[in-house]
Amino acid sequence: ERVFNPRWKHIPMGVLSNNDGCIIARSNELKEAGIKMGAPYFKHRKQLDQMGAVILSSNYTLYGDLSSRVMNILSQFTPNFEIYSIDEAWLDLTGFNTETLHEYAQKIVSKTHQYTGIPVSMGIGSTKTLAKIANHICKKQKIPSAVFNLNTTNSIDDILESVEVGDVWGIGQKWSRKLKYQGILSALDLKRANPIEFKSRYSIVMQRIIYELNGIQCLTIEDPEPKKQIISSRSFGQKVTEKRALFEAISLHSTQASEKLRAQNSVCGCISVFIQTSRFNTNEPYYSNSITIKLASPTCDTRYIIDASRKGIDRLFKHGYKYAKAGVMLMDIRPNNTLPMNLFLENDTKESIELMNTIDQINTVHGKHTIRFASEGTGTNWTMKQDRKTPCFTTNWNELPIALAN
DNA sequence: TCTGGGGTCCTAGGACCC
DNA sequence: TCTGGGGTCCTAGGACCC
Repeated sequence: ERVFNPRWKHIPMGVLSNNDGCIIARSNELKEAGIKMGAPYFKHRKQLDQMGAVILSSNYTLYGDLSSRVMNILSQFTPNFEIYSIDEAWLDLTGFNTETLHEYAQKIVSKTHQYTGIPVSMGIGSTKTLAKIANHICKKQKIPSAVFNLNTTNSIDDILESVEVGDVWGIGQKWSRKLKYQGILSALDLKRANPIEFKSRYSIVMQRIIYELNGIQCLTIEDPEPKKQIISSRSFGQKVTEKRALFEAISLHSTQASEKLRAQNSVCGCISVFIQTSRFNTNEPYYSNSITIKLASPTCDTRYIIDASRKGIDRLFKHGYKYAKAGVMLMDIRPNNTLPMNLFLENDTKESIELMNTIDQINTVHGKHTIRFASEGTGTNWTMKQDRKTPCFTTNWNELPIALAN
C-alpha cells in the first residue's frame, strides 16, 4: 500500500481481513502499540483513530500482483527457488561462495527494493528452520542491511537462546504451552531436546524441527504441486436468513472453486458444502453443519458442481438461524485426463470442456464475472463488506495511478 | 478356562502455516 | 453492531480383508 501511497510511509497502517473483520497486517507502529495479529478491528477502532492510523480493506489483487513481481526478481538469483506464500520465498544458496554470501544477499534485497518498491529482509541458515530464525532476528533487531546470516555469527547457540520457543517455525500455541510446561523455553532448549523422546510425545513433525535446529536438513526446497483441496468461502456482509441467498452465495463459491480447479488442470470427485451462524454471538442459537457429496464422476464442470452444492444446501438449511458464513470445498482432486481417447468416458464431455474453456476465456479477457451463472444471483444483500479498499493500481486499466505534472 | 496376526484404506480431528 | 480465508501434514481408530 505504501508503494502506491508514499505519503503513508511514516503513518501507522493496518490492513483488514475480508469483511473488514480482523487486522491481518500491521506496520511496525501498530505492532509496537500492542495490536495483535488477527485482532478484531472494532475492538481497536478507537485506539487506531487516536493514533491517526490508516486502516485499509485488503486488496488481494494488488498484493498478488506485487508479490509475483517480487518472486520474479528473487527467482533470478538461484536456480533452486520456492515460493512459500504471498510474501515469503526460499532461495537455495547451496554451493554459493560463503565468503561473499552476505554481499550477494544484500544485492538481492536492494535490487528487489529498487525494482518493486517493496522492502524485504533475508535470513540465512543451514536449514529452513534456521533460516526462518535468522529472518526473525533480522526483523526483531531491525538489522540495517536487512540481511542476517546465522552461519557467520560467533555463536548460533547464543542467538537460539534469545529466541522464544513459540517463535520457532512450526511451534504454535498448543505446543508452545506444552513445551514451556516441560521447561523448554528457548529455541536452544528445543535444539538440545531428545528427538526420539519428543517424537513419541508430540509427533514426527516435532522431531524434524529438533533436527533442523541442529543443522540437519529435513525439509527441502520443493516444486509446486497441484492443490489437494480447494476451498471458496466467505463471511456475509450482513447475516443471512433466506435459503435463496445462501444458495446464491454457494453458487458463487462453486464457480470460483471450479475456476481454480480448472486452472490447475484437475477434476474433483466430491464436494463438501458448509454453512454456519456466528460463533461469537452467544445471544443467538448456534448452528454449523457440513455435508459431503460424491459426484457421479470426476468433473471440473461448474454446472455439475453447482448442482451438487444445491443438494447440499437443501439438506443443510434450517429455518430460524442467522447465517454468518458459507462455503464450498472441492476434494478428491486428481489430474484432468484430457487425452482424446478418454474424453467420452468421463463426465466431462468434449462439449462440457469447450463450454468451460470459453467461459474462462471470456472472464480472463473481459474481467471476472463478465459471464456467470444465474444461480449466483445479484448478490447485493450478502456480499462482503469492503469499505476502504485502494484501487487495483497495476491490474485494471481504469484504476491506474495518475501522475500530474505542474 | 480358553478367542490370532498382519495388513490396507478411509476419515475425523488436531496440530501447524501464512 | 462489528471477530478472515485457504491450505498442509500427521495420527488414531474403525472397517474391512485374508
